Amino acid sequence: MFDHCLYFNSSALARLAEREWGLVYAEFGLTPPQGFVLRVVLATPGCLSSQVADLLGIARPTATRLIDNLSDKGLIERRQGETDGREWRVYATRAGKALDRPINEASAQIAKNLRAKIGPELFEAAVTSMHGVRKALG
Amino acid sequence: MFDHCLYFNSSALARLAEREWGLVYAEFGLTPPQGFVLRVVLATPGCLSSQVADLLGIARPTATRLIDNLSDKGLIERRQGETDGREWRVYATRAGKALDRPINEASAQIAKNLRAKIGPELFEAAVTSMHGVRKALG
DNA sequence: ACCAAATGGTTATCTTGCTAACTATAACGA
DNA sequence: TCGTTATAGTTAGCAAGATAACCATTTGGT
Repeated sequence: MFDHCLYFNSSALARLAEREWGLVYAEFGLTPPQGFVLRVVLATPGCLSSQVADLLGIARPTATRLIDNLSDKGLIERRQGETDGREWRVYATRAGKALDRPINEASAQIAKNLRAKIGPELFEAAVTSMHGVRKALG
Repeated sequence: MFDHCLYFNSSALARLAEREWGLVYAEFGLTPPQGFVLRVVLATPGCLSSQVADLLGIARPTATRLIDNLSDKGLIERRQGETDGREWRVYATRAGKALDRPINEASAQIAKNLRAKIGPELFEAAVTSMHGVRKALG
């Protein structure tokens, strides 16, 4: 009924994708959004919460809460900026760093499996076109 | 950083799309999910809440709540099935039916505008590939 | 006829997303 | 210098998504 609707298709696909990632990230005790924030922090130590929000395309308060969650789990920590006291830089803890390899390898494995299940051409077409639409809208 | 990730791209695109539809549906006092449930009920009078959930790709409890919302607004109503008392069929009220034309025309207009903004080829490629991926995963 | 399984739906609870409004710090202009 | 503006971040409150567990009704086998 809404087969040609951009909103419907993107929302429904996002829910399916979240389920796939969720099954795997649950092994790390993380939800997909938490896992992606951790991966950003691991890849860019000292990043600001606003940078996390921008990179993931979420609102700043949402990033605040996800960073809170990961802090509570002891995976990351905030440190106040030395030159600018408004900034709170985020770093992975030892426990957080221990997840770097496993979570990134698990993520690559999900992508590989889905690519095989969906078919390489369709997978590429979907990712490329969604990226393009985001750029056109953003 | 996650440019080739299916989860990231579909989630981020879904948030952008929800914002676009939300701006327009707000004129009807509805959120996009509420609007889409109303459109399903208008198109298929007497449908069951489980059918709404299936059609929209959401969980049944989510459909229950959206139908509650629309009932509270006086746009739809439940009637217990006559032959099977477990079923609660959903119908649009007079007020709900009054929104049929306007909300469907507004929806077509959003699609038209986005199609122009994004470019017809990219728009089609995105919708078609997302639909294909959903079928492959579902 | 009756009890167990199946079916349709709801309730409870949690996470994530948003916007609006707020605090704290820094930068700037008269 | 001092008050205004700008920036980084958080808090509060709501909507929507999920799962797990629960009612209510029907079906069906013995």
